[in-house]
Amino acid sequence: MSLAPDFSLGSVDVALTPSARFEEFLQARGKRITRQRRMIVEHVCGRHEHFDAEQLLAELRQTPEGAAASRPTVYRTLGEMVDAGLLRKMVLGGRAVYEHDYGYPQHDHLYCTSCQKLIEFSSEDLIRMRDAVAASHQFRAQGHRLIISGICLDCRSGRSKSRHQDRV
Amino acid sequence: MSLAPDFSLGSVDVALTPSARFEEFLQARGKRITRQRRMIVEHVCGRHEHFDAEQLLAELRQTPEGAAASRPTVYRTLGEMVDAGLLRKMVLGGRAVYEHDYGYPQHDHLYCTSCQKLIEFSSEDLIRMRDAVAASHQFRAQGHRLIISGICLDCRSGRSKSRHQDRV
DNA sequence: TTGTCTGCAAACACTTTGCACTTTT
DNA sequence: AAAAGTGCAAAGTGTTTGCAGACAA
Repeated sequence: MSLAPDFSLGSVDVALTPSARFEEFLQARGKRITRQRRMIVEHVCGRHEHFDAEQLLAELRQTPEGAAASRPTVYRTLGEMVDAGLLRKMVLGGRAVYEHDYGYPQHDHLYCTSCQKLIEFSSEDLIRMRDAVAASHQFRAQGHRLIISGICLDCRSGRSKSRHQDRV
Repeated sequence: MSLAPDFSLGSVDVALTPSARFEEFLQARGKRITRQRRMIVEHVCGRHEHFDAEQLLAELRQTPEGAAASRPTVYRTLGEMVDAGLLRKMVLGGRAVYEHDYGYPQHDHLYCTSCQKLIEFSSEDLIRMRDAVAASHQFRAQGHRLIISGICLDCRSGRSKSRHQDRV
């Protein structure tokens, strides 16, 4: 649960803590370091799982400080964190889901359509395949997203958390 | 531009035309073959590119028959076509985009973030990789979606259609 | 002080739903 | 005639925006 789980994993250069990097980003753009932005970054960096905006908002409201930030501010700040390279955004079942992207190695996901769980994995082969495909189409690849959907072991063994949703 | 472009390409068994398959699907579920459903399927099968609901609705309104179907009916029917296995749905930049899935080989996409163009490709390696990853996580894969985002050749050569949008 | 940020409420885009009426079967 | 489908208008989502007051620099 430490703030910086394993900074040697990533291949990107990671010299600053996420918070520091965010402040640097804000300053570079003439933006200000406000109480709200600080709280949001702190809170997000305290957890390392995937989350969505409403979830984050709800969690912030449970902190001792009470209503730490309004809904618009949460959305605005999440967007800034994505721009700053701290978070990665993906769209699943209609809403945006965020995950850490700073100091974390590139990876993709297995998505359980029954319980919405995301399981991470990474594959060298995939990267190679991606670059080969892009090259053959004279396409400049900037990134990719692979989601393998299906049913996880837990859900197959009965203990499903229910709640249905359509395929990605 | 024939109705059935190449039915020998797919690996799935394809004995019926899309329309016939849809009617079969409807009957099997006690649903009815209405003028609207017929028009929508016909129209969709006449084109072979990707499209979204609003686009389809607009096109239907330009047909000689005029307003062929209402917005709710278009949405409802698209859902049925997905259930029937005729269409495949994906979410790009906030809205649902559909593509043909009946008699078409499995494939993935290169997505140009500059002009929103989708380029199709398919890779045997990817399928193998997918199954290997799923197996190693005791996950039952039902499908996958890979989108490689970047900039296409046209956009790099200047003739961009502009209109920005965030990464998938 | 100056200009950015916040929070509120309202607006948004896309999609779905309740319901009375129309159609297929 | 019975059951399912349609269209309208209205309600939902999740997310964004205009703006007056609050606050960092």
